[in-house]
Amino acid sequence: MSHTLGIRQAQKQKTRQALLDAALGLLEEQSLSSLGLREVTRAVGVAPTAFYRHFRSIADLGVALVDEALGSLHPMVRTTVSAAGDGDERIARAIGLIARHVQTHPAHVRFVARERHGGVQPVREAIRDQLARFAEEVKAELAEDPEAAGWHDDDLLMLAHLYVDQMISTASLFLETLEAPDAERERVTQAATRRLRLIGIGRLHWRD
Amino acid sequence: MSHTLGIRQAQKQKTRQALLDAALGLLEEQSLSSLGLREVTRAVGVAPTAFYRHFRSIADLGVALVDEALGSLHPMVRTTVSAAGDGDERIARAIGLIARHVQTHPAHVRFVARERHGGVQPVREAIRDQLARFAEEVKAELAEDPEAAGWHDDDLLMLAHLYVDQMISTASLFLETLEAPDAERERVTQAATRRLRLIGIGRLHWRD
DNA sequence: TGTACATCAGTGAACGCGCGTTCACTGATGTAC
DNA sequence: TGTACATCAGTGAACGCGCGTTCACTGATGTAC
Repeated sequence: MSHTLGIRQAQKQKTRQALLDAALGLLEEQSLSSLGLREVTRAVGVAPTAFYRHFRSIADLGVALVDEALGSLHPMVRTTVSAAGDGDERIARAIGLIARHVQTHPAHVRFVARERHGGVQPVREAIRDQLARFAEEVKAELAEDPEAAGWHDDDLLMLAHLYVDQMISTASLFLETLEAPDAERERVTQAATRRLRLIGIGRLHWRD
Repeated sequence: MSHTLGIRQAQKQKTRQALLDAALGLLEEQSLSSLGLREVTRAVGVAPTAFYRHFRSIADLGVALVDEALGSLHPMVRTTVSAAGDGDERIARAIGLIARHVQTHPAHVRFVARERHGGVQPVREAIRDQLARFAEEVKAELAEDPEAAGWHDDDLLMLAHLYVDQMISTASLFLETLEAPDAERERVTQAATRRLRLIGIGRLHWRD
């Protein structure tokens, strides 16, 4: 038995989403800690006071943006990391995923990269928690791998964090090539591939 | 023949430095893009208009902070990377250097981590340029190493960037342990050591 | 189905406040003779 | 060394403006009967 939202609830959701979208747009050229509530409502076309029907503060909206940006990414990461294939295939697939995600969601990627170390504590914490979840998930996938035999849990988690860091670093590099010619993107792809390859080699020879 | 600064010049320098110091302090809890000119002058105890005698804008002050934070670090990095010793000794020395630098200059480190992807373009560019210089310097040191025989220039630069990224990532982790018990710092040291060790192993077996 | 009342998303006026920037200024420091 | 003028770091008043937040409100939607 499916439940349709009432007209009122549906309209409220729509306004809330419009606020999130507008904020994300405005954040391409500034940080969350300088984003104004009136700026956001003006961009949406509602009264400033309407903001409070949806969020307590800009920081609160920021935390919602973190969920939007990273929350839905977990299944994608899991399947990408766990998929079969030899090392180079998996590397190419992971980098392809990142490149595509940056193309389709540049503002979300920029937001996370910017606010990860930004000036708004609750948002930093929300991002840190999400990234820790990614690392745990990557670790779980790595543990499935026969190559993981004999690895300590600590070392697997260290490796998982290293991979997560690389993903973000790579996404950030792709971001800078958004308006550049294809050749630039190709260079980033090459550099990221070699980084992951080197880490993979380190992994193969770890403790032997 | 040494040249003493005139009284006027000396006082001007002092005020300029006070503005930089005050800004750095205020930036512990916010981003550059929300830092106010009046906020900075108030913290120093000068009139708002005095600001313009030293900087065109807050962005301009930010670029000066980048130079202060990273400019003097080049010699330290060079000597640390080039110093003798086996792999583990060099890793321990590099991580010790980072830990000490974070302890003595936490605000500078936070500033760079925060504004590297922050909302102020000229500052982002200044940081990117400094980090590229570090990568070039690390690459030059790596090239001296006998292990570098047979490496392509591209691959050396990739490796250098990987090391620079690791330094920043490690510094950022140490930053979060500033008010934590020693055990936390020890955990970060361990994790960073293992990361560098894994990269070192990857380097040893690169293309063989 | 129709009616009477409750809910609540969004409004619009008002507030006090701090902002960045301008301008003419002051008075200590620097310089030319 | 002393004097007369130039420089210029820092001042303080003034400006127009946008900010976050409060409040009582409106009117469409929801609900009970």
